[in-house]
Amino acid sequence: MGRGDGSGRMVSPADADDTGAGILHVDMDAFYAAVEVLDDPSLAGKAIIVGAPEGRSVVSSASYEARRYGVRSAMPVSQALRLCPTAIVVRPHFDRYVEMSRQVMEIFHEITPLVEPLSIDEAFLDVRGARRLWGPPGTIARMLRVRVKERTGLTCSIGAAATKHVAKMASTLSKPDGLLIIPEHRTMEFLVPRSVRALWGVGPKSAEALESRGIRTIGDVVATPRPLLERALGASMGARVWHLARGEDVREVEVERVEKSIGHEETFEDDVDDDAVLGAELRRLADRVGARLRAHGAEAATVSIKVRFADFRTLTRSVTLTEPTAVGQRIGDAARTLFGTLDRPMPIRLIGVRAENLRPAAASALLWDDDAEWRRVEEAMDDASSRFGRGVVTRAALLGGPRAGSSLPSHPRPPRTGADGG
DNA sequence: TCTGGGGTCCTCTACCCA
DNA sequence: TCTGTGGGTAGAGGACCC
Repeated sequence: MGRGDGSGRMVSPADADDTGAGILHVDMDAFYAAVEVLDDPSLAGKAIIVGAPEGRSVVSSASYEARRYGVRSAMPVSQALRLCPTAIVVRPHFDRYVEMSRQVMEIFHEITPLVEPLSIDEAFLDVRGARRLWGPPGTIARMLRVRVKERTGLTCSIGAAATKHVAKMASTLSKPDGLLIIPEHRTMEFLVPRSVRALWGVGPKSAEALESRGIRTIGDVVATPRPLLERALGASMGARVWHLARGEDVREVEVERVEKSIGHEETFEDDVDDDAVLGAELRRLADRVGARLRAHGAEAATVSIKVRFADFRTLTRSVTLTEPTAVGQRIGDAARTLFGTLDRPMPIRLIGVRAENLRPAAASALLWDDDAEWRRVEEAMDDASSRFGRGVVTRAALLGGPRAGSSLPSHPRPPRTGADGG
């Protein structure tokens, strides 16, 4: 999602040279805010902030009217309202954004199957093979913008270039509602005067590391020996920046993307120190992670937790499980065990659970799709075991025998920890 | 003044093992 | 048995992106 306010906007004329500019980056303009305006036309032309109006919420998206006051994504809503007191704060409707995103992606797929969604509101399209059907890249980009507007009522900005990196830079500069085409032979002319901050992967820290060495523009990067860049940014990042600054980006548009981790985290409205509350929250987050793993047909070999203290100090802890799992109960057990190892000098403002090292799930894991039921069985087992002794009662017996077409998880659960025992 | 939530990728360190 | 070394892996944390 673009964070600019549209100042310094650059667009191409209708007859722009599009030679070699077969990679398109399409980015919806102020996507969440635009969808809100679509659903409530009385908001049109007004300063809108999408985010929760209370608590510790930040701005998810802002209309260009709000951006003119300095409101940006990721800014605390309270701060945004100080900058723009007349702004209307709208609670986000994520289901609606997902639905609109699906419609937009469908339009992209009408043009080419080579679509790489980058996030809910942007994608790369490789249209190099679509020339005979639809025409050159510039024609396709203009057609796409018209189709998106006609079919969804939303505007988008498009960058067209020879590489993904340059296409993305171009779409950012063309915002809002613009098209900027960088023909391949003018790539360096486009790159050289821009700030190092425009390079993908160069954030505030890396920019500071470069600027402290007098490297301010991409042209400066080009003039800098590679070993010096690698010393400033690390070998991997230095090499990447060295290539990107030269317009070299070998990454293809990738249609298939495999998720590497799935997690949930939550910031408390007020900092929490209560073990029962924190334990219950870990359970709840783990259940959500487990449900999403199963929905993806995946299980996780590693569970990690994230804790942010009241002073914003953040730490993570992770553990590799003896057996991969998609069961929320097991993820929760691991999370609580990790949490139990922490020193807690002060109350906690955020807690999170993440499943990592994902792999396709064993069939048995997918069949066990109800954590609440698992918990009921576990509680019944605990109860029965306390009365009759461990090993007397089996899960299958409590379930009334194996369910048709289902099986219980075969691997042992990790030892329990925590105040309420799960 | 206040700093979300969902991710990816990289670096550094510790540890195990040959 | 002790020491050094180098590869592989796990874990922690930071930077970055939308």
